[in-house]
Amino acid sequence: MADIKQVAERAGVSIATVSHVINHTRFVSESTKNKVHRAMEELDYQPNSLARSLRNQKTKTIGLIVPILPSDTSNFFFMTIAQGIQKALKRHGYQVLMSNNSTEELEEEKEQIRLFNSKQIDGLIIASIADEVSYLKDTVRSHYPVVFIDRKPIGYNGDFVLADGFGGSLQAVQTLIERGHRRIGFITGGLGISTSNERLNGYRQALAEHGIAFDPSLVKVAHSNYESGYESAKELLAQNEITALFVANNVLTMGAVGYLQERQIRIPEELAVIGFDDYDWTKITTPPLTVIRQPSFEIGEKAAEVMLKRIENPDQADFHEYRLPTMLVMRGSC
Amino acid sequence: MADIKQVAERAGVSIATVSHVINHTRFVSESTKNKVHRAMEELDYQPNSLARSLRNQKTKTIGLIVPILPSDTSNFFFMTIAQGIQKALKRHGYQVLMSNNSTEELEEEKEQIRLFNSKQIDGLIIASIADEVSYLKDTVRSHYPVVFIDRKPIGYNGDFVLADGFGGSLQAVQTLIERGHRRIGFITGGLGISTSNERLNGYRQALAEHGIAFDPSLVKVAHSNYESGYESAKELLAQNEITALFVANNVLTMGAVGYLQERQIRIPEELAVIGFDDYDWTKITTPPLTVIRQPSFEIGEKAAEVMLKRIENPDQADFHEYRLPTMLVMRGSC
DNA sequence: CTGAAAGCGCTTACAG
DNA sequence: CTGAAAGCGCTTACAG
Repeated sequence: MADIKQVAERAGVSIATVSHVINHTRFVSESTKNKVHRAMEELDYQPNSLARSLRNQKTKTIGLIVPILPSDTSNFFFMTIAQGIQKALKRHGYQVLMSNNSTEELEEEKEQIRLFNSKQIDGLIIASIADEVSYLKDTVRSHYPVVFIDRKPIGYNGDFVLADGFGGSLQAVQTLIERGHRRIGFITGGLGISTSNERLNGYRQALAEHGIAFDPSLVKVAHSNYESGYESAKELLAQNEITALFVANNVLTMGAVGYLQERQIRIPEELAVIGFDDYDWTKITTPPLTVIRQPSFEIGEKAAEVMLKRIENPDQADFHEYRLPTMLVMRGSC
Repeated sequence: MADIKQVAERAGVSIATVSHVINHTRFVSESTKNKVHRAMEELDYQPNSLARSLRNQKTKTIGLIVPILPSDTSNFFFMTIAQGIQKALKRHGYQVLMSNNSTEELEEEKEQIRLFNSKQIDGLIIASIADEVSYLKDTVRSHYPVVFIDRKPIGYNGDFVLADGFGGSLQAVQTLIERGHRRIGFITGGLGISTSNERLNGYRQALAEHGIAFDPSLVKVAHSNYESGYESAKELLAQNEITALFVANNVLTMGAVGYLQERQIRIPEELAVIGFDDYDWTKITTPPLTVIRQPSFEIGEKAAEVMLKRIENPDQADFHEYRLPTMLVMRGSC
């Protein structure tokens, strides 16, 4: 691999000059500029970014930690966010170093951050699995900004970019109520994590607005996997006379729909259904599924944008919470 | 951020000694070892991997280029491969730098490789969009090994890790024939790329084995997107009396199923269907879909393994092609 | 208009 | 058993 020294030699100039023409960082005469460019071409020179980063003390790299589980369904959401982040950062010459915390274990999350630290990232975007992240004080030590996405943990100062899960849930349940439903089943992921809590609150709020009493037996809290969604739907239908079902999580939606289709329950005649997250497959169920769409790509873009601002302006302490609106996508299931 | 110098000072030893205790690279007495460990703890020292890589001339980083399109369906396959790669490399202390060529444009692929070069990757795993990759001679210049996955381009020496698309396709069509079908529609992605070619060959081979004449009008070559799958199914059904359909690509499968469910065509009574790739959503269509499963995770693991071997043993020139078997997953659609 | 040299944080041959 | 010093490939203050 050619290095800057070889380029300098071939061009008959100093390495300082080569560096300056690469970075446009001081005036260089046209003629020497040309010589340098020619030399770079001929040697197919690529600057070594390790050396550059070491010297500059910045890597133009943002670490991204998301929990992408083995289940392919759950991948969509964070993958789409990741694409949004990548696209926005690329425009500014930043790279993303993505790490997948597939175990959902806190220790691995910490380990991953340490690894990022040793790689000298300029910032961290994280969907933390922890609801309490004061441990970041030790690992991050404010060396770089942190932007939290999707979930809202406490205990560390950073920005948040989140979907309006409350509003989405509210709208879904309002819609069902307006269609005449009174006994509405609700399946959600584990409480304690902010997204689930907010969605449950939206459900309760919609009921309250319409004077419908909250019935805890209509709520199933499930683990975020297919089987759990399947079982929850099963139990809900066995134990209660519900006419509608709102599933506030994508993997659980798939499991619940799996059960309904197996039992050949007619949707929406026997049971109206609204799911969560607008994925391609929701178009090909029978009937196509009405869902609450989360702005996942937009969350990624926004997170990147917020991060970039923080990097430009490191010592501002006014952290923000950005809420991106969800959307009801009407299809045939309600 | 604490550096090695500060650790050395605090421990009252030279930086050479600190380095050696970190890397276990020469004998250090227990007592000084302890002093060093204590100092590292107290300073929460993390070695700077930029500096280390610069010095060592290796980064323990493998570049990965895959085409993950905006469509979420197509993501599964390469995401799963990526997870396989990541898992296998992690065990050996390697990181993966993933880059998503979402435009499917060759120029972007080249650009991405250049970027990887400047980051000094130790190896490249790539699902190239090009069928002819002699341009890699210029960009890679044999500085590091290249492993090709999924597709099989020509023009550059490297290993290949591929699914047995021919065998999978053969088995699917054989299965349909054995169930009595004679007029079997076939939808595939653009020919020219190796995977599509192989799958078409499998289709033809199965027909030939059973003495069924190949009818080109039963074959639709489509772009790899939902709409194209939808349209292909539509045309195929309008123009021909087919009793079975084999869709040799996951996104196209979704589009085709979308059309069939919209038209309320009864599966398998009116039309037997076999799709491609075993995703979660294939379980919840009506009826659940019979598919050819590709060993995507295993492709990733294998690619990583092959890469690691190449890195250990750089100047061996016996490149291999690894074919991983597909599997027929029987469900209700045929 | 351009160069010589220090230094980013490591590893490792050389020396004792 | 351990240290002093060179060097990985860059950038940038200093100097002219």
